[in-house]
Amino acid sequence: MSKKFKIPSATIGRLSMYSRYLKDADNKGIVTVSSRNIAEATGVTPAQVRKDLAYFGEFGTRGVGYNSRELYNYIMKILGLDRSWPVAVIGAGNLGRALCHYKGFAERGFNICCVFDNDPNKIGEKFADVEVFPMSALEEKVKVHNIKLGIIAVPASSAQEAADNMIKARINGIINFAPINVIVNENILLRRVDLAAQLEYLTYSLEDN
Amino acid sequence: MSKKFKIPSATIGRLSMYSRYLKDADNKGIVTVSSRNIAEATGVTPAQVRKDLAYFGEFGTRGVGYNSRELYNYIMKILGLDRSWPVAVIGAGNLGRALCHYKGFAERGFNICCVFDNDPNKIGEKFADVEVFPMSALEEKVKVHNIKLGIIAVPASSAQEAADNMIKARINGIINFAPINVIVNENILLRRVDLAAQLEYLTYSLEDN
DNA sequence: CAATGTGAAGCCCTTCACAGCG
DNA sequence: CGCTGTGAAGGGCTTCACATTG
Repeated sequence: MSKKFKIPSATIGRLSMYSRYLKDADNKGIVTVSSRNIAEATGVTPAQVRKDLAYFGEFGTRGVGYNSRELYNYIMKILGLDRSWPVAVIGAGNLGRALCHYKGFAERGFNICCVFDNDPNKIGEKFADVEVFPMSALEEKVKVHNIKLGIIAVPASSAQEAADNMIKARINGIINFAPINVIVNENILLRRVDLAAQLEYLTYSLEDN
Repeated sequence: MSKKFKIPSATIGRLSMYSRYLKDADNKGIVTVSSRNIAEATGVTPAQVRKDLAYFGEFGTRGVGYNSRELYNYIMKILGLDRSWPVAVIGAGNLGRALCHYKGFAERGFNICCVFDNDPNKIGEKFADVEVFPMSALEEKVKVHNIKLGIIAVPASSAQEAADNMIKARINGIINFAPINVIVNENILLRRVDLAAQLEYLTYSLEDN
């Protein structure tokens, strides 16, 4: 049952891209797509597409391809996106605000339902219908909304504390936007998104070439 | 001279983490650090740290370790961060605004110097000293500020156009925040940052485990 | 016959283990 | 003696090539 027979994490990222293309194709009335179609739209190879899908089952018809809508539904199910997920954001700064307004989350079923901050001046503010609460309210809100996912949008100096608080409140999947290595127990899922490091990859490549 | 004797892109991301730790260590007066110190602070293995550094030279002293400040300077040089980089943002929505306010860029030498948007209502607005210009001004601003880096912060439907415009203006390193595969000529550096996909990796892992 | 599904090959990155050196 | 630097081993992901099947 458990999915722990080793699926590359890169595969999961690609499934996300495939699903967007499939939704688009379905919306355009394209009933059947081939691995080549998917590959060209998402910038990977056809073999990669088939391999990725094969981890989860046989979704296609040989000689034909895949049914856009069906494959879309399968992938969304695989990704756990056949339902909506409430999300907590820690940090009511500019990044926290932008995340609350970001439409790309709602499109995929992520519902940022509260923001938390220690700054008394920010408590009660609203970012696109999302209210800012004091950190002390985290545990209760997590329970009430059954929140499993959290986003760290505080400076590096407070990131570990933010993570600790989320874990204490029983959040078990965390995205960390702070440029620091946050340490968590191994049963907690943690992903780091380092915005500056993305630009640094570009400057590294542009330098002296 | 060219760095094209294959350095893993993951190495570049780790160098970024190492450099932050080294700066911190240096600020705390720690003169010498070992690969183990760096590894523990950044969540990798000591062997990985040494291997990463070995791609670029011999920076340490056997039996001792690395000089924090020197290694920091070496890495910043490798990453091209021994100078400041002007950056253009396309899209004056919430994401564009947040990126302009994000302090993590300035800390690493990235200076967002203008934002571009087609919405007449937004032209002339200011996001933390960064002025919003019409898209038509892109080419001139790129020339004046010698901008090499751009960030796509528009919806998926306009992302390809934004990329094309940047390339026409001679920007050659692009970060794409839109959840779509933008196609560019192979001499253009492109990195995709998919915020929703990060959360999706978590939901995938939380599902059914 | 066309496109999927898949073992095998290939490649790239990480880890290991130890030689090298201050 | 301790920690770096590194060839070799290992592991995991991608690509290949073709058997399979509707």
